[in-house]
Amino acid sequence: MDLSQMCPKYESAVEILGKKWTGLIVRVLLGGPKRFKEIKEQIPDMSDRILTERMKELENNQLLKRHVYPETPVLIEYELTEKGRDLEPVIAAIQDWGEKWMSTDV
Amino acid sequence: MDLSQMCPKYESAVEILGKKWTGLIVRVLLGGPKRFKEIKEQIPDMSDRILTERMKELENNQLLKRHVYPETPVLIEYELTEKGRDLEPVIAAIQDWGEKWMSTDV
DNA sequence: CCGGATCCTAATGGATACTG
DNA sequence: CAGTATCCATTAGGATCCGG
Repeated sequence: MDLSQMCPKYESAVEILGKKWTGLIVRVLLGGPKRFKEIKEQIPDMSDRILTERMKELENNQLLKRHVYPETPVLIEYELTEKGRDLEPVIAAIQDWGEKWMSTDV
Repeated sequence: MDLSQMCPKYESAVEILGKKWTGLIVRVLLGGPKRFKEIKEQIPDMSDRILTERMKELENNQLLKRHVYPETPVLIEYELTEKGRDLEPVIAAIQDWGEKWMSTDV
């Protein structure tokens, strides 16, 4: 009868998803591979530092892959892994709930 | 093209769900109305202070109702509202994703 | 039984300036 | 372009003791 012991994976998942901007970043990447700048443009309120931090976390957690194309200037793209793309229904569920229940005045 | 402006409800929802223990508390309450002590027993790693804090947040966000029965000693029960019960599919989605992708060694 | 009050530490995240 | 580095304010959350 110890839920915290029984559901460590739930809390682990929340640790990733619960961080600010993470869901939005994944959303952007669900639209296909994107560059740092493209993500920034779609989420302008997020600072460079935070975006960098989130990208590293997402890469460490294998939610995305970082591709480096050694052109000039260098081209770097971020692409969701299967694990990352698999978040789509989760994000959709949160989104639906938010749309249904959260008031707009925030 | 500004996701942070377009999806305020998503982030608002995450602000609630993203906090530690919140999902587990809702899970416990999905099993029916519970008392403070009953919740504690199912999530022993959580401190009293945090549980109190979460319960207030959940009440303020109308995810649960607090019922006070003036017996001796006083009996207090917490019950999910429709808004709270509606989190079930969201929590299930997170849980499924966690089960599928998170490693056990945490 | 159901918390409240207080204290303290670590984590989070925003702003800004700078770099290969 | 794609980040680093630094600084700082806020928040999260654990421990402990107190009270109706």
